[in-house]
Amino acid sequence: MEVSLARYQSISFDQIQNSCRFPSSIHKVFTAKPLFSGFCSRFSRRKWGNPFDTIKCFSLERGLQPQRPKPKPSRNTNPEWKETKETQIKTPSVGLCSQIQKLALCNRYREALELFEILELEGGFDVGSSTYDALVSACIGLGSVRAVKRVFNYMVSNGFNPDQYMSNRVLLMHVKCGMMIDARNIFDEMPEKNLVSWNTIISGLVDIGGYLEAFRLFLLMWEEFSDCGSRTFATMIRASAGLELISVGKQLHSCAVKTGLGEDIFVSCALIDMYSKCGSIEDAQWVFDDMPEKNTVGWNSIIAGYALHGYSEEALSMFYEMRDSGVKMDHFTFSMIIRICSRLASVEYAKQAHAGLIRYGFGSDIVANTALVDFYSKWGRIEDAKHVFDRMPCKNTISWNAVIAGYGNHGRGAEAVELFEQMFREKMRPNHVTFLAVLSACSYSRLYERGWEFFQSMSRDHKIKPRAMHYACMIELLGQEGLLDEAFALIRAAPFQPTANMWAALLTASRVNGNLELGKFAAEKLYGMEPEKLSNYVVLMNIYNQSGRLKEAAAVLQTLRKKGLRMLPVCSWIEVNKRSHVFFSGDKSHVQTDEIYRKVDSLVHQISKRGYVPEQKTLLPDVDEQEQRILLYHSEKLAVAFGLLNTMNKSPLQIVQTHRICNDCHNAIKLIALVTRREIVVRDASRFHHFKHGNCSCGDYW
DNA sequence: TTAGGGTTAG
Repeated sequence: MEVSLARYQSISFDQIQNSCRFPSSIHKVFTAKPLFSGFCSRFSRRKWGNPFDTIKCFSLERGLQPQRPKPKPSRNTNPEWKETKETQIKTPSVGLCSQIQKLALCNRYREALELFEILELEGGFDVGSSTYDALVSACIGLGSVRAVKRVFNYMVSNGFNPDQYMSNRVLLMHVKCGMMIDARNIFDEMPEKNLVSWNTIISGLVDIGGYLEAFRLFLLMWEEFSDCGSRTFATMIRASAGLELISVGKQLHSCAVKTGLGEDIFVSCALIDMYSKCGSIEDAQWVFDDMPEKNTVGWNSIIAGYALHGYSEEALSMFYEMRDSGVKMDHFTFSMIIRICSRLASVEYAKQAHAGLIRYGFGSDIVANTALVDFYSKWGRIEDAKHVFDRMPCKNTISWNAVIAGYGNHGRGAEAVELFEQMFREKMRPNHVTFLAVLSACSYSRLYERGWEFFQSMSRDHKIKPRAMHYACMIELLGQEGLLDEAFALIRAAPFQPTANMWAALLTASRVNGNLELGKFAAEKLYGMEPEKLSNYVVLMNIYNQSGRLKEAAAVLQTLRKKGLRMLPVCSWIEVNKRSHVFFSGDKSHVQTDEIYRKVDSLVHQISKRGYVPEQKTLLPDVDEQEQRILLYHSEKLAVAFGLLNTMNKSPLQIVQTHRICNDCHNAIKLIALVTRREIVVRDASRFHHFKHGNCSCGDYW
């Protein structure tokens, strides 16, 4: 029985599983024994099913019954192609055409299109496939929708009758310039489609996130050709990564292996990416280890995988392995490494990556430079971040977002707002992240009116719907002005169910403004939404304690213990002389422990003269004396003391920590920055604190 | 014959 997908539109899932059979050629491929033992052992635990059953059923489950396109007559039926101008075709200007071709070959696309304007003005030339091919390259190179429209319009109005090759090129031109509706029309109207046509349209769909439609077309393609190459596999594996469906990715993997493409370099790279994006870094590593020849993309993919899973150290060590293996590093590699350094606060490695970026000729890469802007601003060097930003030859919305967020995080809200406005003057379109950056900047710098103005303009002028994080920023902004009723009203007015972030922002606002009733209300909401999150219990307990309701506080503590929730050890780290030094609270494992503790004591003594009094209150009511003492030696204080002991230069000390900074440490570090005249940057679990001249960029609101 | 595939930044 041949497969006819239309038959399955009204039958059940089980029926499909029982009756679906592929044409013999496909069947043979799918039922063949695994080709090599490594793969077999890896997957032997799972049922060795028909790879396409899963994909097909998965599509059908979502109501994606594949429908064949209507049969086409052999001639080109595209109505636009048929609109041939009834004019006499003139002889092409040979010199002009060859000039356009040469310019396109040298990637001088803009000039090629400028010459094309002469043809457009005169009209009526049949310039031939070679010139059209060059113009297609120019449009793709520039990614210009306007250019595509001009070229396509010229082709249609001058009666160009494309062959299979040129039809595919025209299709690709639309796909690469993001004109997917036009591309789809061209594809549907194509009289003859070959594997390249199918791959082109499917890849375009995957690019824009149309994964389900890509799978639908993939099934139709398979039905037509009973075959597909490594390109198709790579694209469909990318689609399964987009859907985060590891089961579908594994079926494609098995299928690729059975068709002899298991070790194909493109398939392997796509698999590494898919496995890591679907949460299995072990499988990604296995595919990587099995690559007969590891190329740049393979290395980049596995490094990205480790970075994605938060294994930054492992990612860095893979990077050094890559460098030692002699494989060429590219702008992807450097962009990732800079981002990893930014997360680890690893200054030395970031400097090396910055130097490598320039040495290898990627100094003007937009992604790497944006990562650098982010890195320098997180390192406390906002002027350096601005310097990199200003020197970027081209900038996109993401680059602007990075620099605006940088200024905002440093408490320089007015400059962030100025950059935001400059962005408009330079005709750059903001997105939801831009608004998050500017709202957050307004909130840090207490620019209440500007923040409110921007929040309102989001949907009114820019058609960007505020998300939960935008609401959380506004709640914070209102909280800083003491406008708790307005903050609560904003939560109630949100057109969606309030999220934990929004309640957390209201809780902070209530705590800072001393409104225990509202705080309790928000904390209880949080407690209900995230019952496994320990910090919510602690906050609620703290609120009960503060309002003198000790019985309720004790009940919360009991629930916490019954659930077996325990404090995870928190730590802070700082990089000095190319080495990261990690500290836990009360930690005495460091070789310089005695010196560090003496330094903390001396710093505490110094800042006591400026009014510092160690906090006696703790979050947990039954905390003992020893734990109370640990407060004096919290991990961030140890990291600061270590940094001051071991660095002489004026660079900011950069400390990263796994937890939120406590009130006591915040007060202490603020004064330490004042008495030592050093800038200290602390990135805690929720925000960025830039301590300078006895102040903090957060304005003591966190 | 040509053409179509995989990895980065906020």
